Amino acid sequence: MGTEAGSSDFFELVWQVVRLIPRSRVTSYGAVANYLGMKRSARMVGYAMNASHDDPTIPAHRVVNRNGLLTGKHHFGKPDQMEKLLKAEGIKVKEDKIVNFEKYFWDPAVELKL
DNA sequence: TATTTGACATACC
DNA sequence: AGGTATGCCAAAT
Repeated sequence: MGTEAGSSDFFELVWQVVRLIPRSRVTSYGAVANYLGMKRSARMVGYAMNASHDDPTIPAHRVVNRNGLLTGKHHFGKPDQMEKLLKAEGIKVKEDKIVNFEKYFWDPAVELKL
């Protein structure tokens, strides 16, 4: 096998959780980080998302910041792409922010509670 | 090996 | 209400 580092386990771990996000649901970077036991590494979750381009099966549009704000929309092909995807799932977005965020919020630490 | 970066979060002004 | 500052921690350079 090549010496390629492949994807660090950390990224894959984040991706796995994000992949488990049900449709019409959203979560926050901190929630995922918290579930992984790295509550202080919320930034790393976003970082992992940036690398998610290697895996299109990751619904990165379902991951937003704690305010339900589409902070990462600029990282999609088009800034409107993220909003579009969320709206396609029945999630309303107002001013780049998810409406009723708490209602759509999906916390892995609760839903996947071990 | 050291420095910079960053799709966050929290605190402060 | 909105901008600035700091902490956090791993990846990228």
